[in-house]
Amino acid sequence: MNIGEASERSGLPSKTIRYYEDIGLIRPERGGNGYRDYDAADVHKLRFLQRSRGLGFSVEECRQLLALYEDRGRASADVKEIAEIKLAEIDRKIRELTELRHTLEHLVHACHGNDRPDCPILEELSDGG
Amino acid sequence: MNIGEASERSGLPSKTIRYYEDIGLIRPERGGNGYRDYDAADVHKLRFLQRSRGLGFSVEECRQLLALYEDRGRASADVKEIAEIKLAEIDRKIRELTELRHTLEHLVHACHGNDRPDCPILEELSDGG
DNA sequence: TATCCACCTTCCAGCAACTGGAAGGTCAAG
DNA sequence: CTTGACCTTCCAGTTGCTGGAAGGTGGATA
Repeated sequence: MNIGEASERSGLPSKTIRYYEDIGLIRPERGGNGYRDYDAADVHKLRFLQRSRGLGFSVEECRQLLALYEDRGRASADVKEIAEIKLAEIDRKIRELTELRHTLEHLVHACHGNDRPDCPILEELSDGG
Repeated sequence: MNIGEASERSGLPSKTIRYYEDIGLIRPERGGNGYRDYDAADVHKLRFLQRSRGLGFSVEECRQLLALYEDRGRASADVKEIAEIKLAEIDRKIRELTELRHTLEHLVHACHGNDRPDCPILEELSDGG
């Protein structure tokens, strides 16, 4: 498929997809007309990148994560170690998001009535984690 | 406290803290010597920024989130609406991270033995959400 | 066959969010 | 009164895109 369809399916702008190729994250085939040609696996990787970038992983971290998938089946000690580090990071992010969610909900529901002029939400928020 | 201590307490580099001041996210006092002087509330905000940036919120989104906290007690319809949009985003991020975690764990534990040369983790990953 | 239009290509410039380094001021300790 | 660890501003560089120009491709239509 062309880049436009890959863009639609992955949720990434075409510009970004080309950029990811520039920096070596994906390597689509090329058709006789010079157009990039993406297959299902490419789209999977792109969706993966779209997500993990949106979750605060750097491009280099995404490269590591992608490498984990490409090394699937081989699972060397190295790969396993990286995976475990990433798992810990993901857990931390989930924990932080859950706290953030809690705080925000508290703000919306409990501090609504202007009856607590000095509600200590900021402290709650920043002391956790 | 000086910027060094604020940096240590918030987990943000001093450079980043100065940058956040440049773009108007925080406004610390200044001592007679010209040094920035941070109080506990400033550190709370910085920790908050450190977290929410790391969770994939843009600086502009962080600005909105911070505004929610500063508008606490006032809770206008606007503020509530933004809060609810952010809550939905947070929920989505939590969901995505949970899926990512599941996939990664699956990779580490189930696909370890090299006995499945074509394990479909990538598909699982990218079809979800 | 011409031409339209939506797609694709490369290249280059700009923006967002930092990050590093130079050049210099401040301050507590020895 | 100097040393060293802090702080200041300013300016340049990096990362990760993002927009736009200039031009080629390809299917539909007059």
